[in-house]
Amino acid sequence: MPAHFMSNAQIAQVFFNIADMLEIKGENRFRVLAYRRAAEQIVQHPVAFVDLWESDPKSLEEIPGIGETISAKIDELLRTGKLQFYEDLQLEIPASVVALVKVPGIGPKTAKLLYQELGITSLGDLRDAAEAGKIRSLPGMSAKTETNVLKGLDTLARLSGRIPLRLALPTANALLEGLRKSPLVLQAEAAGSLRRRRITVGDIDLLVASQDPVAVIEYFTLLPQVSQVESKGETKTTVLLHTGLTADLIVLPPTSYGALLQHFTGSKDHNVELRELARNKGLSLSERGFTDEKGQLHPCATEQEVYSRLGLDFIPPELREGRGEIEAAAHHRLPHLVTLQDVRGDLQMHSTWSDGAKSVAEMAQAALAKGYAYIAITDHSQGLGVANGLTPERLDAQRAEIDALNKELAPFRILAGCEVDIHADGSLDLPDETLAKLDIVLVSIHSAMKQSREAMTERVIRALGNRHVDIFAHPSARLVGEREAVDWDFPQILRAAQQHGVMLEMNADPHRLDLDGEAARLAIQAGLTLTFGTDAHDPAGLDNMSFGIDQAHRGWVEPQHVFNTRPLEQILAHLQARR
DNA sequence: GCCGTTTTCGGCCCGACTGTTTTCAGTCG
Repeated sequence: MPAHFMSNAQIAQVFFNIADMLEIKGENRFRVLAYRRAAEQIVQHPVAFVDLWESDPKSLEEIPGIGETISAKIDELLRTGKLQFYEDLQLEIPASVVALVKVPGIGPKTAKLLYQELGITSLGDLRDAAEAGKIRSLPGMSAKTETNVLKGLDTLARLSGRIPLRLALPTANALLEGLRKSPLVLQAEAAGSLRRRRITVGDIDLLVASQDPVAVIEYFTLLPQVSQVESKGETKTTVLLHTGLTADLIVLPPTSYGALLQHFTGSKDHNVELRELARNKGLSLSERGFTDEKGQLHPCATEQEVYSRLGLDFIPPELREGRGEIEAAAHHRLPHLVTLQDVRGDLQMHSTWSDGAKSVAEMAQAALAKGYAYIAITDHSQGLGVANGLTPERLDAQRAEIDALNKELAPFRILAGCEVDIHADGSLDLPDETLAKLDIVLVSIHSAMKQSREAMTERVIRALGNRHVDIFAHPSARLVGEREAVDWDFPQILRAAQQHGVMLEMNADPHRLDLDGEAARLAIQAGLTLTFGTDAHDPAGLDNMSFGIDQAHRGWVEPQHVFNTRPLEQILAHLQARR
């Protein structure tokens, strides 16, 4: 049966819309919740549903939150390209009405009211009605509601899209620094998706332990970064920053700080699972702690207390995505995550030979200062003209320079490598005899990124089949917040890499983070070895390794899954055996 | 609509803030 290709995000969008429409209709809230949970499962699933469905349509039902009904709807979508149930719903609730609930402050009830009473079906209608003062005539609405609707429309326009981690982190750190200057602040941390180190974050969640929450909130709203106070209560406030980001601050006494930190680190899925577990034990879990059946509160000062009370090992924040970590923690089977200290060398960086800012010697000195035992210099290949890519002849000349440096710096070792372009047809940008002379060969995609799924998959498989290739670098070619990942059949790519003994890079450049944690987890499950590379173009870039480690944590990666946690002799033995 | 080492039926996570309303619904995270 022919598949109508849809990405997971596209499929999920259908179910998010269905959930919104059912909610606007006033359907049973748990039915609505079920559709929304299914949509969330779909959008965050690391493998394309099309691929799962093609191999076995029934396999979809094994995914939590997806049962018989929703699985059948996905089947219809992928088989026919449409969904009758969804089309019928759209006759009742125009799709454009669904857009109204995206406006902060407007939920399904208000959207329904606006649609039924005023015939509002678009954001444009909404703005017109608010500006014309028509909304105040509705029950429960006032002139103030109209002001808030207009503010909500502005916020929506400004906040469409998440913020890359690399931008959110410094903002959060600056706010924390400001908070910690107050003697009222006993503890302060950033939580939310930022603490889980997601690649992008929606807003900044800050938590504080203090005996005087009201005063801390007042102090916070007066920090110089704050441009506008959106809401302000006795324990929490939401502010708009001059940078355009939104920040939430929640303040509780130190006795509850652990529960607070746990609660607002999330993820939502993780917390839902955790609270279900608590319920099964006759407890209710909130951001203040556990409440027992007698209604007695047992606050938690540390996160450890929250987990141990539930019989769980401590779960690192990066793992808290509701993907099996709670079960693993219950059975003492959490991974022993790789750390920055485990990494013995950096396997991707550039020098002035191509588009780097510093010489090979300067990069090597910087790496030595970081305590590394080895690095790979991996300048671009000739085809990447804009980056001053290297020809076979220039690679020979660079090799001479590297050999000389190695004599000088021993036992530190510089591997002579290259980041070789994969052409659109899957051939490589340098001849085999040149590749054979290198210590280490990385391949990557820098062009023709819009190829069809089939073409891209074939292209990469062909490239990985070249016996000189050691590492597939920044595999998806995504740039966070700027460029989508290439489209391909990832499970097939993993099989090809496995078959040819090619390793996949976890590129630690915060613009890339590629593989990301989710993909890395799939890769190690497929039996692949990973490598860390910062892709540094100057010595400061070497510091980005921690971004890669964060993603590795999200991928449940342990030291033995990573090539460059091994000592130099083992690295060399492996590479030489492939030459 | 989904799900089950207490359930195949009867549950389904919890609390703060806002605004309009005089005790609470809607929204959000």
